[in-house]
Amino acid sequence: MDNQSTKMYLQIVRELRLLIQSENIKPGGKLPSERELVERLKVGRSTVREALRSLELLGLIETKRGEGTFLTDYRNHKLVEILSTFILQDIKTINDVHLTRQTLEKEAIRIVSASPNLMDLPVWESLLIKLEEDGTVQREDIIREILIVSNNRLSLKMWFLLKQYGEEPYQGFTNEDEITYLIQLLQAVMDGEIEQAVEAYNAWTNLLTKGRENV
Amino acid sequence: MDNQSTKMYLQIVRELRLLIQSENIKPGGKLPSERELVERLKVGRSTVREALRSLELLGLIETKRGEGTFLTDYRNHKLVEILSTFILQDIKTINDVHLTRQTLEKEAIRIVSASPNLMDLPVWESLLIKLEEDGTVQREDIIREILIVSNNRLSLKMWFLLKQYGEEPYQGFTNEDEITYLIQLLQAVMDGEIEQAVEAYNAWTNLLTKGRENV
DNA sequence: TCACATTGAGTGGTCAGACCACTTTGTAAA
DNA sequence: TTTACAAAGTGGTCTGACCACTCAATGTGA
Repeated sequence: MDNQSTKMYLQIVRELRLLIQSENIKPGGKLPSERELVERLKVGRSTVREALRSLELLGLIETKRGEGTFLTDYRNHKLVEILSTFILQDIKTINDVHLTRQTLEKEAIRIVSASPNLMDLPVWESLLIKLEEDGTVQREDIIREILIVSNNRLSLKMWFLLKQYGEEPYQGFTNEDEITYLIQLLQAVMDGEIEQAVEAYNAWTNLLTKGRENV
Repeated sequence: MDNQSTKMYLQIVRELRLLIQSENIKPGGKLPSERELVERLKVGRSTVREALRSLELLGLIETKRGEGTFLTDYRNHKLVEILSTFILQDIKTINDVHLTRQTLEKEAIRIVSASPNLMDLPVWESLLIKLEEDGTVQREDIIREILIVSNNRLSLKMWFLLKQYGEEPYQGFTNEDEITYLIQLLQAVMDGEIEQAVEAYNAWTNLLTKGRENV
């Protein structure tokens, strides 16, 4: 039918973009059904599906069996996820994963301790109290909170991924030193002492690294 | 057949990843034909194609009618095109991309300037000379070299991706200040002055950020 | 009237088979 | 040997058929 050198499914991707624009479909909104697209675009269903599957893997749309196809919130795109699984295949050293994760964590710490309105958040105080009183706070909770507050969704997403690939870097506490360092970290964050916070973080991760080596 | 909750085509994406790994297919190498995949994976051809089309849109594979399907290196432009038309309007997202990329860059700078054997590498001297004499060195060359030397392949690959995704943050030089900052950066690296290097980097990126806003 | 079960329409998920367009390769003819 | 052409292999597309799931309209019984 349309034997242009341009592949049909790419054409459909373009058409879909225009359709979304002209019909003003917003994130969360519903796209026309596959069968309707077949009629409107005059193409086969399998071709339509190739386009839709592509956009789904890109995280631009979401499909629910029995319901329909929906435009997603772009912020949650799983682009990084897919690419990571392809890229991580030939990364031999799990060490890179840890180091990269730590890079993201350190930067988040710097951002938070450098911003007066972030370091004054009540969450740090409450984490600190929990840390000192009981052991209900997990190591991961603290770092995660810092990442979230630093307000970079992409970094946060990557962090989750790296955490997953890096085989449970965080669990329960194993010794008193850890708690000491974490308290130092939190206090430095609250005081806006950037380098001090990073230093406490480094001391803490050194501890963990040693722990991993001993296993 | 396989009515798991996981969608079949995603399963195939995973299988393909394993297949590429186990058969050691390198960029430019040929993948099994669609019909062969149908037999090996025991699925319908349309399902196989959905998986392949997705990976193609991601730029991970390339198909040539009459020839076959090939693994690409991750340099493909389609990814950038598609995503930019769909997502790039989202300021917050693109900003996250830039910030995350800068996070990786800063950490690489810190690592290199903190390591005596890395900061003594002759490459810095030669980059510096080129920078001062002629304009043959691209901004990107310097940063890339630092990333490479810092020796974290995962970070490096993520950096490549973010760079593509963030639409050419680096190009030719636009003004003298840039060169000044880059010279400062390189010299600080060679001197092992970590914070000084980071400072020069920050000054430089501020320049670029302003440049972006003015467009 | 209300609560609950049933059913049917709509939708995505998958498969099989059929052509088409193109490339490569082998083979037969000049 | 060289050339021309046919065959095989590959991706591109379409059609039609089921299946699995969701949801709302419908019907039924209390």
